[in-house]
Amino acid sequence: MGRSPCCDKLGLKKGPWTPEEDQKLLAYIEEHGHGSWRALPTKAGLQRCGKSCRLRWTNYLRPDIKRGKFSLQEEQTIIQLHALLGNRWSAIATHLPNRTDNEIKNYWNTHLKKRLTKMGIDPVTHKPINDSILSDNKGPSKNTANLSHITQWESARLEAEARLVRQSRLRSSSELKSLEFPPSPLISVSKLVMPPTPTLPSLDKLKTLNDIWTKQVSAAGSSCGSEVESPKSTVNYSGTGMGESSTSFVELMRNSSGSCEDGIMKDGGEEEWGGLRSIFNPMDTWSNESLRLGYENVPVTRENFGDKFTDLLVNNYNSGDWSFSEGDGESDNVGAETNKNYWNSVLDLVVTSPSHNVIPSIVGCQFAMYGIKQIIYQDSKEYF
DNA sequence: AAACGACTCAACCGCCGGTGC
DNA sequence: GGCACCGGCGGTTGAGTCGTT
Repeated sequence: MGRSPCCDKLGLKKGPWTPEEDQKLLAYIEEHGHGSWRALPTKAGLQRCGKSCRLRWTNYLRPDIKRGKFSLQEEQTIIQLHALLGNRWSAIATHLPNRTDNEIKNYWNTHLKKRLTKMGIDPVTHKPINDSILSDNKGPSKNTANLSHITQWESARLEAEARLVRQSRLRSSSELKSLEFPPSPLISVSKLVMPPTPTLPSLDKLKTLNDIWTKQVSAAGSSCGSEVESPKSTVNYSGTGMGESSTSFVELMRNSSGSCEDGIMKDGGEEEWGGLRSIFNPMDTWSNESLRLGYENVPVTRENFGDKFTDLLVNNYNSGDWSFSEGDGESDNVGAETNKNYWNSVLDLVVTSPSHNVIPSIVGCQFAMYGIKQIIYQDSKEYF
């Protein structure tokens, strides 16, 4: 039994807004801010439901909305973010300053989706259509898995940013009376809400971590069954010197403290967490001492962490086998090439685009690592 | 000029998660 | 825990516009 729609009340107007209505709404918000949307229509003298007012304001009347044609750069950004996030328009919109999620969604549906389809790219999976068919039969390839892992990092980051942007907007909405909008959410996220920068463990430490992780997967698997299985991460780290794993580290950590909390850790758990303890500084910073990442023997610092991690991702990606058929490697060279080029473009933009100078990968890595660190720390502090 | 189909996009709808009681 | 309320999100619709014949 759901709630009745807010516009069900008799006498409430629906359909296109008139200039007079716009004026009323604008004038009211300018003077009082929007406050409660439900109460707003009555106070503003509008025969509309609050939801309709909110929509009109957020999608049309807000003074910071940019209208008109999407630039090439914006198009690319949408495509690439869609590849990472799917139809999460509000998250995508946080990275296109002054564009609304509705506008982006419309533009995707009317232009970009068709264009990708014409190019032979599946707009849902962002893979060449032929490849989608192949991988349906053969399961995810190693390369797809690598990308999927990169996607997970970016996705986690973007989610975190979107969340912070929402919170920041909520906070700022109370100051709306002056109609002074906060700076681009991206900038505010990067500059204001950035958590303390963690640094990343070296590869050998990651290897150790991964071993522990793998052990925990089997331990958790035996006692928790399918609950610890991640549908997402199937990455093989052999190219970076890491072992194999089939479960997202984050999810594992969540699950190991959540659904499996009573028991599995007792069985050898102390030892495993002892291993973790040697990797992570029990204080609020990561041990800096042996943090090295990538192929150069250059210490990773707070300042260069993002670049280093990006290097790792990109090097791994560049050195990988980009044939998308696991078998003879000959059968789909064209498709593989197309795919590689496409993903080259995706990664290039996401990792290096100047238009994303406010969301560079360093931010993503920082968010992702910060999140993981928090989870590890929260879940394990009793062991430290 | 009229008819028709394709396209666009503002607006609506239903659902969901968060919050407070 | 259950309920109501609220805001937000993504999918869908349909009136208006545009292009073609």
